[in-house]
Amino acid sequence: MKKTATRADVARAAGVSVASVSRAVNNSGYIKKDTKERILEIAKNMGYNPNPIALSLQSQKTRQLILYQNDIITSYNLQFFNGATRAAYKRGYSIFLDINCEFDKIRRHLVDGVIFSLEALAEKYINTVGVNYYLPVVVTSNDASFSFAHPVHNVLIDNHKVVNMGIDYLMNKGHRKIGMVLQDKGKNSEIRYRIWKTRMEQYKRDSGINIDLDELVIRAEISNSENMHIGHLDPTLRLQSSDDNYTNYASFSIGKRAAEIYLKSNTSATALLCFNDDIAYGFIRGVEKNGVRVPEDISVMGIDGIYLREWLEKKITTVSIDPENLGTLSTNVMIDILEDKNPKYINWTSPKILEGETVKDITVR
Amino acid sequence: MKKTATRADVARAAGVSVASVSRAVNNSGYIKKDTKERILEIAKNMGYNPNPIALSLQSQKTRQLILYQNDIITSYNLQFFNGATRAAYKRGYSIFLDINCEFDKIRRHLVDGVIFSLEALAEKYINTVGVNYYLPVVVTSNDASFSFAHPVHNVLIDNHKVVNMGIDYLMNKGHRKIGMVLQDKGKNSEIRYRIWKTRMEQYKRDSGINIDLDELVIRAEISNSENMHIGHLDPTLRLQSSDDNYTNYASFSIGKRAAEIYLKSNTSATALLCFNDDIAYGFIRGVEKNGVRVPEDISVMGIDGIYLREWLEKKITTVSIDPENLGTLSTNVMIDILEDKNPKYINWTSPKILEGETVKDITVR
DNA sequence: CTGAAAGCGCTTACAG
DNA sequence: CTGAAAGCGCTTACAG
Repeated sequence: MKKTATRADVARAAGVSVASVSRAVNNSGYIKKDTKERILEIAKNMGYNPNPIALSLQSQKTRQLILYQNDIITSYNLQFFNGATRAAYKRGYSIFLDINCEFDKIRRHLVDGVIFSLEALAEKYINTVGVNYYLPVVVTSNDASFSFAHPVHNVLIDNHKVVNMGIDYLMNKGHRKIGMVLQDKGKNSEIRYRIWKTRMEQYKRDSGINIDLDELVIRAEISNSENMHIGHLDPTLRLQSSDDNYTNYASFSIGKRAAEIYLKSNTSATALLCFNDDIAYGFIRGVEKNGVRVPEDISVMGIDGIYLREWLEKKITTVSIDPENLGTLSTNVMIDILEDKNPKYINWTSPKILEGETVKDITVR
Repeated sequence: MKKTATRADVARAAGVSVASVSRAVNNSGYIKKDTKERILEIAKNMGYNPNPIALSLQSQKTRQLILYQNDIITSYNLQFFNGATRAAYKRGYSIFLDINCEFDKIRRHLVDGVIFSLEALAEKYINTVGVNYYLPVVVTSNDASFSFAHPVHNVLIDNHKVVNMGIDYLMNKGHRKIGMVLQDKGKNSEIRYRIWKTRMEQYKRDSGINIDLDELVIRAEISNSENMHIGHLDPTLRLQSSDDNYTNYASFSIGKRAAEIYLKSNTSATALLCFNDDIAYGFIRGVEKNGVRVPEDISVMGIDGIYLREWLEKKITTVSIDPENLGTLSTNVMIDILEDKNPKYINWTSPKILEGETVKDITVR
């Protein structure tokens, strides 16, 4: 490996001081036009390249960020990362992905800021390494209360809108017995469940119709070994680094399990809002293998808006929170912090409906 | 943001020199046990963390790598990246993904080495920025001749084995009229096509059966606008940075287009080996929407071994080149270079068959 | 065992 | 307009 020229080499070759080389290269301060051009010419011929590490040491900036996510395979995480890395790139930054979430290691990393695509990970970070390590933090959160508890910048998923928008859509299509498919445990599951419940109870009161809400909910869980690779569902689960298999899309499995439960149940639901699109697809696959047709026999709606919906067997109808956009936004907020542009602490995002082929219109005309 | 303590602050607080602090922190050189412990205690209380940038400037190492790929969405790229980032992490390195492949920017990046998951990108780099910028390069290549033309480390996909293994598998299942589905242009398409052709001509000679080979090949292409986001098929196509849509899985589209061509054709093929799994799935989707059943009416085999085959409607039978493993290997070769472990220049990999549900056994018993 | 000093490659006030 | 010098935060041969 050829040793690269330094500013001292250039200065020597040009017979000037290193300061002048700096001024020429950076086009800063006063410098005679002739000498500047001569220096640049010589620098070019020597293949001189300013050492980025030295620049960073000087500026105390690396223009590098770190993103913590438990994987890069699940749709939400992949799309979040895609948005984040593109946004960073556009503004001259780079992003690392730390899939293992070993926060301690951040002390060895050359980064200016930390991004989380999930508040549970952020919480853990803030309460451990973050206690005495001071880097700006941006977190995409499902939980508005998180932003009160922690003095970090937030990009917020408006779950109230998400769930209600989904229910509205289904109501408009004539559905009344609208159930949910949830992962059994998980804070974010509970957040969406409570919003659903509040809304459905309201509907019961307003309409005077007696509905047994419990009977509309399907809660599924997968075994621990299946769950091994999906810390994003429960970040307290340390991701096992089995060498051979990172392909376990946990949400699909949860959806399949939910399908089994559905098939054995007597639920009167005509439509099911699933916690996310991946779960919804697992569910669809599961019930269709057993002869139940979607949407003819049961309408299914997802949440997220994953890329794959364009490519899977049936395009899902979903409430899109646009994970790619969440990644983009989080990164831009981070960079705004770093560049003293004073971004807002709370940045709400809005979901929107993406129509597909999985909801049947049962309105009576 | 609280200013973090430096080694000078610690030295002052402890009443020693900065050199002693270094020795204590790094556990190097001679230092009295007592003073060492006292220094470490004080450092800890001050929340001292060695500045990683300064360490890098000193060592001229960043433990950071850059990976060039045209996207993170296509299965091959996603899995390659997944393997690469995990491998790097395990050895204490980090990887950037540069999706835009603007090679010039590498001069500003804090990286020790460069990885390519596609030789065409590497070729472009080597002939431009690489000419006078000296960083070690590792490339995963489809083309053995690439390794002779360029003095860089290679991880090689053994396409000879890949294609012949696929044909062998299909022959074993009784197929003789074995065709291919290819993207119309593309160097790697041609590589696999030629191997297929050689093999099939050999079979014609050996068996004495007269087969019209041309009639077995389907070549599909998609329009330029569709192709916009998939520079990986042709790296000379600059990736457009449209803001709203990175979801275009080009290979799916090519497969769909191939399905249209297939439906209009009179090919006598009983089995088709597709350039990759994504194309194969697009093809399957395309023909099945038109009432052709896979594998009952036509057997389909892919190449790659994508994660999604576990989750798509039908598990594909494929020749796995294990993209995740290619990412892992490339990264380990890179790190071996950096750590003077003298890895081999040519690192062959072996494909293996993954059975699925898309090939029909038509042997006569 | 410990400290003063030079060095990693750069920038930027300060003098001239 | 230009250079010598101090500084970014660290390491490490060299004296003592």
